[in-house]
Amino acid sequence: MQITHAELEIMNVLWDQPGIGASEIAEALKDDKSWNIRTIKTLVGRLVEKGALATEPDGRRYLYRPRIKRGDYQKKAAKQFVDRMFGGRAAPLVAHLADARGLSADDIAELEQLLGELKK
Amino acid sequence: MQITHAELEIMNVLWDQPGIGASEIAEALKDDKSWNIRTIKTLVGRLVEKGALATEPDGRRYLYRPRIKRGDYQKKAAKQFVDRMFGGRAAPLVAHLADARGLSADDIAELEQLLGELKK
DNA sequence: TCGTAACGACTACAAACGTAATCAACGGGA
DNA sequence: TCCCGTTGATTACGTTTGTAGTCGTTACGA
Repeated sequence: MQITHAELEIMNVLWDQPGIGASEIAEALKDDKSWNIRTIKTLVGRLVEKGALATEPDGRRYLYRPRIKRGDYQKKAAKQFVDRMFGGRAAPLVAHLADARGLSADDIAELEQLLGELKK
Repeated sequence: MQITHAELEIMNVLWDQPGIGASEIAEALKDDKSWNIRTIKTLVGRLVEKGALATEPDGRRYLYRPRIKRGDYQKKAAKQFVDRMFGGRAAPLVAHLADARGLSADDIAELEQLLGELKK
């Protein structure tokens, strides 16, 4: 089940606020994306078709919530990305992120702690 | 300039062996992808259009080589991925990779050394 | 010399994607 | 009561992507 870029925006909103309707999704996105409400409904419909969202009737409309956990999806996507882009090796990826100033001092500290745990 | 999944396979071959022709690309890919030579030529043509590949005449055919460095592309792609997927935070990405067994003991050691350098 | 294989250029075509419009039904305010 | 806005369902439509096929030309081997 493949989630596209546009669809991921919807999923991100619903991972933050599960159980809302299309208009609330539009509200949550209005500052970032200038999407017509129709567009959002199309994307939501496609996600329901794909099985990525569950629907729950709420009067005349539906409420939506993700059927997959954010963490699970992130993990799968991360693995696929590293495979495609770096032949499966994570270290070069981190090096690039660091180089692109994607890593703050806090990030580095966090990673150090993480590595400490991994060694155990 | 956007490179698609299929196109990236071509780029990976040419980053490893710059300056080869379409049939050599096909040869390099024959074990991994069962692509018709036409398919490869189409992808190469699109990459040339996009400016991702430079051409050099070699008799009746062309040789191709990347116009962008692998590292530069990887860096940009990594940043975009982390932004889209993790809101720009790299640490959760590394955590997921570790969890998905994407990190070997060697990887962890490599990352530790990398972090040591970054702290300086 | 003649045919065949390989090359680049151009064309094809269905599915996925991004971005919406139309339609029919319904519910709530004037 | 009547209209307007909102909702899901369905349809639209140009572009991108994956995966080739066709065509005209040319070089090489028999």
